[in-house]
Amino acid sequence: MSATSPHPFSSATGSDVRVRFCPSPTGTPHVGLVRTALFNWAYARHTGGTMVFRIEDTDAARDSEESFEQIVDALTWLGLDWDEGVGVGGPHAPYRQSERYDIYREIIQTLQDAGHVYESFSSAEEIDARNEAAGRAKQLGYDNGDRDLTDAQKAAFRAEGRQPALRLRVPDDDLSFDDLVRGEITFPAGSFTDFVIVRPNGHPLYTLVNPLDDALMGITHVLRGEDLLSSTPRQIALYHALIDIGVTTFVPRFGHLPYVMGDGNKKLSKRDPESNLFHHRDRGFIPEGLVNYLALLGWSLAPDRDVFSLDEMVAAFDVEDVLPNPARFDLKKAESINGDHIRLLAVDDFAARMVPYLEAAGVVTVPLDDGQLETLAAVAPLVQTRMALLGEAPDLVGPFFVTTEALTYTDDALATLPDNVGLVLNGAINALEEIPLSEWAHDAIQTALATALVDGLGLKPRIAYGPLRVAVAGRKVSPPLFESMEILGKEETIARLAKLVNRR
RNA sequence: GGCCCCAUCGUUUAGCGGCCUAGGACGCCGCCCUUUCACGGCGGUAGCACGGGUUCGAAUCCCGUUGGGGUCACCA
Repeated sequence: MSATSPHPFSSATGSDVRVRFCPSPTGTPHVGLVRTALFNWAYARHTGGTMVFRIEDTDAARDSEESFEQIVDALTWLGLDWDEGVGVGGPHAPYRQSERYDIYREIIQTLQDAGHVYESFSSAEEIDARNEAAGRAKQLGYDNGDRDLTDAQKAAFRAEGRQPALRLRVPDDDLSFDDLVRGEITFPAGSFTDFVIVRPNGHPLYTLVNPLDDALMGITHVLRGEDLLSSTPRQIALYHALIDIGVTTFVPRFGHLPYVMGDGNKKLSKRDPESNLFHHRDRGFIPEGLVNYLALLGWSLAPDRDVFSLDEMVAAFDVEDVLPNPARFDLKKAESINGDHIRLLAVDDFAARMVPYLEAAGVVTVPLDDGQLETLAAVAPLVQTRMALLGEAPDLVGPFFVTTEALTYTDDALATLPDNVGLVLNGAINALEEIPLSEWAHDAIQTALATALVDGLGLKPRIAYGPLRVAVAGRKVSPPLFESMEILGKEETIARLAKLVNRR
């Protein structure tokens, strides 16, 4: 092996592009993780290449099946599919690393035989001690001290009962690569040292299996988080060794995506609820809206458009257009984008999407009965422009699903009632009684009420209709009043007005 | 601390040497529409971190400074 030989980077384009999404199933899906999946997916779809979905479950202590299922749930919900990988199979199966140990074992042996990997007996404590003795900062880490152990030295360590970890011998040269989002990046020789790829007990580590599987699976473009940037030179060194032993013939291109930040100047933490994809789903983000917002974190479709579909993103997306600087997750903007997408939905689709939220809030029965379905369909167009999140549905449409007896009033609504509320309500009741059942519709209702209250009693519309709104919905804000009355029906409407009169 | 990355309105983004007295969106503030709240429409607020170069000309290229962030595991 020659440490100075050129690294043949992938030149794949179009349908030859192969990207992968390879989470480790620890914890609940993070929006940053999802954004990485989205950009990989969009690049694959844009180029006509292949999206591979692999699971990196080599950490038995932290991985869980539940987390794996959540990741699949998240991708499915967002509409990010894959061509090869877990669940769909493919030519490089299996796609769960926990099922690939036999493959790793064989390659580790080959790497060792070729001299790319050597046995290292130093413990962390010994490395620290050596650094201290040499006057080097402890943070400098491993000093490549075990590179040239003699057979006698190794035998001596074994005699003490010690087992070696395996380290990759990295080249003593500068290492450069052309990052797809950041451009040329160079790490000086000595800034990365020989690293452990296999534990003394034979367990292969991420440092080996991640690049190795990428090589085995022919991945051409590695699009991942910026946190992995500093490990790239080591991975390229490993690729170098893999090329040497014939596992692959090229090094993939790398693109390091910027962080998704939270409040302050910190990377959005796993502990922050805003980082949890399902938290947003529970609050009523729809996939169209969330995915659109996530795409905006580091990328943009056009100078004057923020709202777009996944299809439009696919048509336009290129990793090279991704901005290198970190972006803050701005919930306000995310909700606004989501509201735009809610308004873009066909009404019946919108109505259907409210159902799970209404069910969860106990506003409707599970499943909905025919009457509820009918009410929902009637109310949907009235509330579609009034929501940024589907989670607002129960509050907004709830009054249509309760009986008059069960209707409650919010304090701020009651506070708006004027002294003459009885006069207004009774005037309204009398006017509405005059409307024949067959003519019960919002325009007739409006005419009747305007005549009686605005013209008749000389009230300002605001004063006249405020109490009626409180009577009908129990709150200050509601869908349009006359339309609400139409949907409620004459009997129910008058009963609600009467209820508020009697309350006093 | 070593190494690496980043730097346009409060936030996000357009800008890839002259189209920029810097554009859009969210937020915020007005006004209009209006039965409340929304939606929609109109208008406003606010930014090229700093210093050197290069150039006829720099937000755009180069260097430095400052400020942020990441990474230095036998986790991934």
